[in-house]
Formats: sequence, C-alpha cells, structure tokens
Amino acid sequence: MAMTRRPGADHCGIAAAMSVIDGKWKVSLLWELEQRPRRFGELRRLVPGVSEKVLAAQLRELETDGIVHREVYDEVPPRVEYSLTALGQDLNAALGPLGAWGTKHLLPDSA
Amino acid sequence: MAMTRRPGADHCGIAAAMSVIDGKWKVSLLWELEQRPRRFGELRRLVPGVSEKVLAAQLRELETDGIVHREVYDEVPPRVEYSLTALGQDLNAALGPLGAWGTKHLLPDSA
DNA sequence: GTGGGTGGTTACCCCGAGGTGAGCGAGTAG
DNA sequence: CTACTCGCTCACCTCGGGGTAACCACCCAC
Repeated sequence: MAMTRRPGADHCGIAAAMSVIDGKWKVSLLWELEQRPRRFGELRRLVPGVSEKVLAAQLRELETDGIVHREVYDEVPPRVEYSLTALGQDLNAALGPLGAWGTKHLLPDSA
Repeated sequence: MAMTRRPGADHCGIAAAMSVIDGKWKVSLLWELEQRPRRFGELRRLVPGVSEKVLAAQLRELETDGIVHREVYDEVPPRVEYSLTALGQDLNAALGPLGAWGTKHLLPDSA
C-alpha cells in the first residue's frame, strides 16, 4: 500500500471512480452484468424503471470508459450483448467494501 | 460474512452507501475531515468551489447519517467543529479500494 | 396487411441539486 | 459609529440528468 502520503491522492482516485459510476443506473447495470453477459432488452427488464434512452446512454458511457464490452451480432432480429471487461470486474470488486459497509451499517436487518 | 448468495445483497448495500455519499462535495468533505476536525470556514477554504449553502446542507446530511459529528462551542465569534464519527471513518476506509481503483486505472500518471 | 419483437434515436419537458447574493446576531477592533 | 468575523439561513435562478413518447429498419408469424 505504501500510501505515498500525497494529499488528495486517494481522494482524487475516488473522484475519478465516482465520475465513472455517476449515473442513476450504472451500479445496477454493473451488478447485472457481473453475473453474465446481458442483452439490451434483458437489462431493461432486469433494471426496472430505467428508460431505453438512458439505458443506452449509460451503457455507452460505461463502454467508452472501458467498463463494459459491447458485442453486436449481425442477426435478425438484431442482438447485442453487453459484458463486463476486466476493468469492469476490478471496479465491481473495488465496490465490494463499499457495499459491505452499506449492508452492515445502513440496511435495516441482515435477515 | 458467509455471503448468503442473496441476489442484490451487496448491490443494495452499494445503493445505500451511494445515497450517503451522494452530493457533489461529500467525498471531498470526508477526505478533509479524515485528517482532523475542521471548522466551517476552514472547510469552505479547503474545498474550493462549494457554496456556503450547500456546504451547510451536505454537512447536515452527513451529520444525520451519522457520518460526521458537529460540535458547537458557544463562543464569540461562534465556532463549530466537524469531525468524523467511527462510522465515517469506516466509510472512508471502505472508499479506499474504490480510490485505489480510480488512481490505478483512471488517473493519467502515478507520479 | 397487421402485429410483434429486435435495439436503438430523437425531440421535448420536468424537477431538483447546486450556485448566487443578501441578511443576521453577537462581539470585537478601529 | 462603522467594519469585520463567523456560521449559518433564505429567496431566487440556472442547468442538465433523466423521463416520456414517438419513430425507425428489419424480419417473422398470422
């Protein structure tokens, strides 16, 4: 860990990471994609409340950030599969402690 | 932890945690408070760009969420000190991996 | 011909987080 | 008397992320 003691180092890393997961539905998407690759309509059904427009937008952002991979199959009906990249899997792993903290301290019960 | 395999468990924990750090300046505040207790005006100077209104609002939110402690000294001129609670320190620690991920993968240089 | 399912895009609107500037109340410095 | 500090609070406004709905091109089943 070495912790270079540079003021703001991890703070800035957090800011950078936050900018990547900034978006109402991104962590949900990350979560759904962690399990297996998913199709567009599948994600739409899995993440209730998200609109097509925003789903497409946030997937594209995650794609340009290198978090998800977009695979287009030239079939009919058209098929597109989204999956996590290695970077995305790392990100999800890095979110683990945060999720654990939230689960431990914020969720009403651990039943 | 046993990892009950309950679908969405850590995902929901993340959502809960995100709701706590949701706010443009909260991670900056967390970072500044991690080092030592800070006064209101001090935070305002340390976090450039934040307005007094929003600074006060986000500090109060962090306070009601049990992340920071607000100590009022009945002096003149008035003095108020903000500090991290144990919960807040845990939260900061849980943000560590995320910061490390961001630093490693997103920041231009590791100098 | 009509409907359905695929994966989008576009135009338009809304709402709330956040910014701006003013004021306040007590006391001290000049 | 005025000016300044400190820690706010209030009224007002802006801006953009996200919601809604319509539309598209393609093909299949009825």
